[in-house]
This record gives sequence, structure tokens and C-alpha cells, in this order.
Amino acid sequence: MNDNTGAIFSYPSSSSYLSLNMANNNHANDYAGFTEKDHGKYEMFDGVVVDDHVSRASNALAQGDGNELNVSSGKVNIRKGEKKIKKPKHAFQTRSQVDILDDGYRWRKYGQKAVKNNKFPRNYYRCTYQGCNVKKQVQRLSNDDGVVVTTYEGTHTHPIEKSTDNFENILTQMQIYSR
DNA sequence: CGACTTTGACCTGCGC
DNA sequence: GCGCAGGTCAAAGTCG
Repeated sequence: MNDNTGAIFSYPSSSSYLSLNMANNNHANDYAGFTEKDHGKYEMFDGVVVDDHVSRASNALAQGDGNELNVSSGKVNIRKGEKKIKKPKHAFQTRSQVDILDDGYRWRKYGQKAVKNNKFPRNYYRCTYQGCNVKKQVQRLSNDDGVVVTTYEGTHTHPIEKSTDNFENILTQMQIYSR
């Protein structure tokens, strides 16, 4: 798609998932959600498959599909991946002035990379909860710096750490709203 | 002092 | 094989 914003669906500003900072600061009230449909293909919740540079930004994540990343034990085990466990990935796009969306979990930044054809770096975060290997990427669009793309990989193995709605709830609501 | 960020180096996959 | 791009590591620095 050439213009994601045209397909972004909106939520009522009075909705309850105020765990997201962007919803608190009035800078953002538009969201677009994607789920991984196939390698490198992301499907919006309304059934539109996206294939622009937003989804391509997530392709690198999809490349690792099928391998359980065992980061704690080093790089070698990444390739051992005997068990083909497919981690759920959810990419969604927000209009926000802030990059870090407070989804209620605690994240530790473990990397930042310059992305080709994008003047903004991509940031890599990992859930700090022991044993929870959930990762997320946060990237701002080069052609629209008001849009932040967040990609979640994996499922949290623990309760949310803040007393707010969790991301699964948000996703659920997204799907409900999109129908 | 623990938790977190920064950042250069390193590794891997992929296209040519 | 080589170079590029993406992803991760890990030591050092910062902050509360």
C-alpha cells in the first residue's frame, strides 16, 4: 500500500486501553494492526495484506521463523533449532510522537540499528521478565515520522507487570473493532 | 548497586 | 566468495 494511514482504523478516544502512552498524550489515536500471515506478508485485521516497506521492515524478523532463538545460550543455538516453534508476531502501526509505547511490560533495550532507506534507527527490546523471551522492534517511518511501527515477537509467559490492560487485550479489541 | 542504555563488533542470511 | 543488511552480543557508561 502506498499510504497506510488511509487504512488505519480508529478507536474511540474514550476507550479503556490507556496503558498506551500514545493514548494518553493525545498525539496518537489512530492504529493499524498487522499479523503475520506468511513469510514477509502481514495481514491487516480487516483482511488487507500489506506489502509496503512497513511489512518489509518486519521481513527480517520473519526470516528467523521456525527457529526458537535461545539467546541466553549464545548464537550457536540459534541454528540448532531442532524444534520448529513458530513464535507469534504482531506488527502494528501507531501515530505517535513517542517511540516507546507503554504496554505494561518492562523492556530492556538490547540494540539499535540503522535501517536502509530510513533516516530513523530501529530499536530492539527484550522483555526483562526472567524466562520470558518476548522481543519487540520499534521503528519510525522515514516518509512519515509521525508513524511508529512496533513489532512484537513471542508471547509473554507471565502476567502483565503494570496494573493496566495488556497487549493481548489490545489486540483482541483491534480484531473486534475491525469486523 | 542494580537496572538500564549506548554502541561498536560480530554473526548470519541472502543476493549477486 | 563477497558485500550488504539485519539481528544480537557484551562491555562500558549512565541513572536513580
